[in-house]
Amino acid sequence: MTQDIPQNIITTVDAVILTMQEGRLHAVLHKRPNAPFEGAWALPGGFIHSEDGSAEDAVGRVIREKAQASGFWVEQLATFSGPHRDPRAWSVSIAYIALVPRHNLPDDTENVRLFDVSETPHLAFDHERILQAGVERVRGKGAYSTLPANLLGEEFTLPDLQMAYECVLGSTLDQSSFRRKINDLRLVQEIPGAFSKGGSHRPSKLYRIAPGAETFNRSLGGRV
Amino acid sequence: MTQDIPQNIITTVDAVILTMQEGRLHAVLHKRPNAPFEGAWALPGGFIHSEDGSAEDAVGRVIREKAQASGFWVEQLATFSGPHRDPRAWSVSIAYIALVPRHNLPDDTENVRLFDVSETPHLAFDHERILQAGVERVRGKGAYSTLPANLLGEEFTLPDLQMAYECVLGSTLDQSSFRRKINDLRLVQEIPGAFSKGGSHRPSKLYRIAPGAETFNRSLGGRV
DNA sequence: GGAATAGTGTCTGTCAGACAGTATTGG
DNA sequence: CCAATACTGTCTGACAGACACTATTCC
Repeated sequence: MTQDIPQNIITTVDAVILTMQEGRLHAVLHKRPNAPFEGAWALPGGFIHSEDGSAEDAVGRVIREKAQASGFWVEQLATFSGPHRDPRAWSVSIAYIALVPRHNLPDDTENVRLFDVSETPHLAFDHERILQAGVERVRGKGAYSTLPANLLGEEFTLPDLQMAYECVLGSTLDQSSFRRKINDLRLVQEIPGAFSKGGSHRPSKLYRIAPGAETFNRSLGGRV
Repeated sequence: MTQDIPQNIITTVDAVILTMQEGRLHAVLHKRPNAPFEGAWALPGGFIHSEDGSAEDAVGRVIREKAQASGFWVEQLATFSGPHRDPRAWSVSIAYIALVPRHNLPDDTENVRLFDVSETPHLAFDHERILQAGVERVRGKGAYSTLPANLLGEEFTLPDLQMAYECVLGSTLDQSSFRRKINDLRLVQEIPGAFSKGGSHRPSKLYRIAPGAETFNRSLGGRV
């Protein structure tokens, strides 16, 4: 079958960009400067360009340019499609999740802001559905993977790591069980002699993610 | 931003169609009748049409028409994209997994055949990668969901169900643990008075999936 | 009764959660 | 010393895997 007739399908990427602020999960949203949905909040997104090497390249470009983020982790979420989700044409949006340490994002501006994921405004297109799917994926995967560590920078303390997990899972974890699990799975490496500072209390040791640690053997936390 | 320039991106769907034959996972492959890759085996797939209500609709059409399957379960796998995966143009393939009971598929023909997933031929495009991702997803999800039940028809016995799980997970399960788990989770409903027949041994009771049973609380099987 | 498969009961090691206790900092 | 947070040890209940046992069919 040769396809001579162009399909006239709009092909875009959209990003659910999540970070941790004040111990809660926040999403980066962008106020649309143009039609359609001019002035509405939306997920950062854009068209795939012919120069892009893949949709993943395209979404990386969008995250860097529209959200001004750096040092993020990205994973494909799902693809949303249909004749009516964009008023201009039959459209496909390949949606991604990105996790970014808070300090790799700029401060809020008029048109790009962080929103607590449980207090988001109405969004353009079907972006509310995409955001919801993204948060669900992150919460689900947080229980059995190192995903929440991507909310932290290179070096972190175990209390930091626990907070990232609690933030993603939306529940508190027992400190002792958490540490036992992290230790058993050889998830992190101690940075010898490095300690956190500030605060009138015992300082905590600094760690980094162990090379090759990606998935847990068993669940961590949350009674599911 | 208004997009007047057509993107010239080919947008297709492809299906990893899996079934259980002789206790092993098999995939439906299709011999391509036309260029590109004429004569090569490939995943059943096709272009999205403007009449389709979504990519999921499109893949349903493809599965029914190219694989002649009915009564299948389908879930989105991932989207593959890039300038070179299809020699004709920058292309996007939205890939799906389908699970079909063997009796809802026709017998092998010259151009549509079942292949044991561990003995597949070389495939067109990047379809080997897609198939591999599909099998990995199914194996991973089989451990904590009712996914393997989709390899069976409406009514099945517990030995049938256990075989479906073993087939998906690629390992044997302890009968007692398996039944305890299935029972604890209220995963299935007994069909009162219905028994399997044939075979000179004790007949087994027939069950169907309980309404609303989709996900396990804990892992089932495999030491992971 | 025997072969074959369906289905049940019980023991045991492992592990997550709870919680109490110890350690180390600044003030 | 106290406050605050970091970190550790131990008990206990729940549960998966192992495996032996019973049940029911056809021959």
